[in-house]
Amino acid sequence: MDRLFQAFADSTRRDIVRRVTAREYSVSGLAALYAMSFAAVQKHVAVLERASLVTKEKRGREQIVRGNHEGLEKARRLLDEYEHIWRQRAARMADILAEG
Amino acid sequence: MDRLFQAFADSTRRDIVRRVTAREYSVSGLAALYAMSFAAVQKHVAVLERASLVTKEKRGREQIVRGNHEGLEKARRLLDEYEHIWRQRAARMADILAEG
DNA sequence: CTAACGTACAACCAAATGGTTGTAGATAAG
DNA sequence: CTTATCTACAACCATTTGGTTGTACGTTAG
Repeated sequence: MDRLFQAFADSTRRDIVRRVTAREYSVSGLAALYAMSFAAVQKHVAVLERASLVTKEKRGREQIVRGNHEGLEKARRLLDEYEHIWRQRAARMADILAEG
Repeated sequence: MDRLFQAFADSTRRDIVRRVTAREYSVSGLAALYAMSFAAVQKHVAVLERASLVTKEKRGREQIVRGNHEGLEKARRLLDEYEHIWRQRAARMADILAEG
């Protein structure tokens, strides 16, 4: 979870996730989009890969990056859980108000 | 957004969010729950506050911490957006398969 | 074959992070 | 009043993070 949310905590990485979710990119294809070195983008992709938000697949001399639904789902489930706790509390509050 | 996801990227902070979403705690009440100094917990709460995941309210000499739905909602909306992009891509893929 | 391209990885650097201890100020309790 | 409690904040430290440059290696193009 730490790695997962850490991965989202950077605007460049969120942008990469957004792009590779819509269609595939090579690492250099991604690197061309940002005002930073290839190596920096490479590191961002590695962070996303470790967080299961992205997968890499070698194709010839290129490395193809694609969105990975797994990480996204995991994050959503956690937020849903918190949302659930929130609604339970809201319901309890409503009960208390109804009693009083 | 950086601050928001950064705030989630620590298990202690996620636990604090979980707890204060269910009911209110003082800062020292929270500090008692973890094997770290009061100051450390205080910092975690500050991080959560800056991320709009928590609010603090002074009550006597205590500072009461409560969950703040705002940040949670914001994070959910972003993940929902990504989910939407994912489904669009899935739909496009299905179309292509249908054509071919 | 040779040159260019795409990638991997190491070394380095400044800044941020997560923790500590210590000091000081308000407020509550005895 | 005095003491204990709760909080704030500064200073410090080790580690991680986000970036850089440089080097090396496999793959494709000419």
